[in-house]
Amino acid sequence: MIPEHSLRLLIIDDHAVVREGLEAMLGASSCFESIATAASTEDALPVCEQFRPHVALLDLRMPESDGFNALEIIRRRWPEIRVLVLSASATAAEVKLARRNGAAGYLSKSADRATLLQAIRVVAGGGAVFSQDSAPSPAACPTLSARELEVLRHLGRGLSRDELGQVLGISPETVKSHIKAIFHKLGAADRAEAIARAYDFGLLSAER
Amino acid sequence: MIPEHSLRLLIIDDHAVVREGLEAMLGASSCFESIATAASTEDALPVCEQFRPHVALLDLRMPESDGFNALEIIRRRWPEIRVLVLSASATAAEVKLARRNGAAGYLSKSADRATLLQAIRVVAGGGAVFSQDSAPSPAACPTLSARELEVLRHLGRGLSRDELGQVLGISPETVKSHIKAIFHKLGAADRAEAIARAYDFGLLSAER
DNA sequence: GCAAGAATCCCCCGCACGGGGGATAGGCGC
DNA sequence: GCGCCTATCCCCCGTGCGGGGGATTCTTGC
Repeated sequence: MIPEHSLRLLIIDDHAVVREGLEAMLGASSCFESIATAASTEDALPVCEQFRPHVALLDLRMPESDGFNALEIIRRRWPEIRVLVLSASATAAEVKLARRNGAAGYLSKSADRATLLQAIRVVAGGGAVFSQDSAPSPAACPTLSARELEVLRHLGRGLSRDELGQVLGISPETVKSHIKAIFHKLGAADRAEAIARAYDFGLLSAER
Repeated sequence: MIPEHSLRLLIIDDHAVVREGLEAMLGASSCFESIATAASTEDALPVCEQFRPHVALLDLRMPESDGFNALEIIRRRWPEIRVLVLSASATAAEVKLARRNGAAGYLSKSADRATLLQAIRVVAGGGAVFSQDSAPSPAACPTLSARELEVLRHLGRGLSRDELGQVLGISPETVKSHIKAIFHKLGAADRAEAIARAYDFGLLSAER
């Protein structure tokens, strides 16, 4: 295990407030060898290459480059970097998806300083931390499969069944099946209601 | 004008990371007499009463209590408190709405430390700061008529043209015309995309 | 007073949509 | 091995959807 005071940490977040804030919080803790920051996925890649962080704090909600995209790229190029996702919300669906995509942990920004430090220590040590605050979703949020979420996102872009089938490389009939399942799980009558409920449940988010 | 070093500041944000981060950033600047924090609207009210901040930094995107709600309550109960809205996104629609509801300023979290400090100084001095980063919405948020917004909301509930006509007491054909106009203004191909874009533009909001 | 926009209503038309009924194959738990 | 879930694919069928044309009133701004 890496000694705590020699940890290299990378903070990836497009909000300067969050970046500087995290830096101030964590830097004062004298736990790290050094801390680097990046405002986007593109900025983060060269930093990963040169700085070789042990742990990367990644904000999922970034404009331009999707956070999940960044997660995938980092996981593939530098499998040794432990990615701790730090997101505004922590719905069951997002936590599950992050976990599947190889994140070492998932923390809500609601987490306090102690929790955050503890989580970084755990993931640096090879462990996993997946907390999900059930606060924002008291009336259980339905769980969509990864495929269904994917279909849902494309529905929000106005794709037809045929277009969706081509994009995903599956038959339009299969797309139809997925959409049917989505309607059933979300209790929606049509695509429009499905999208609306997805936003309400936090399955889709405005800032991305 | 209030001397800079005797400013009392209240930070209202449900994310501990942001709260502590802002506190660390701003506290280190030795510009303030004192800084208080609150994690929700409910928490903020008694603090406003006793602490009497000159400036309140308010996060619009909070679960449970809507940020706009907090803004309205604070403005009514303590009109002397200058509210500086600090939000994840700064779409034209949101900035406009915040301004109308009596905010003294609106900043994106993407703003750096210097901008933030400057903004606090300005609003504390009685000025207004309304920046909207055109990054997330380069093509200004389209303006829907009241009727169109109403139709849009009902679309999100899965209503058909006929049902919508009955609810609004107009002909299904008229509903169709409104929907057509909505698609055109939002650049949407179908209802699903219209709903998604409406959420992205902040015309509809998840936490309401 | 006139142009502009909003809100209301009407026509035709093609097709994508969504509901109903299925089937088959793979993975995971126990 | 058996059940459960997921992902994949297929059929039929009615109709609501959205694109393309219009039209009329009324307010609002200059």
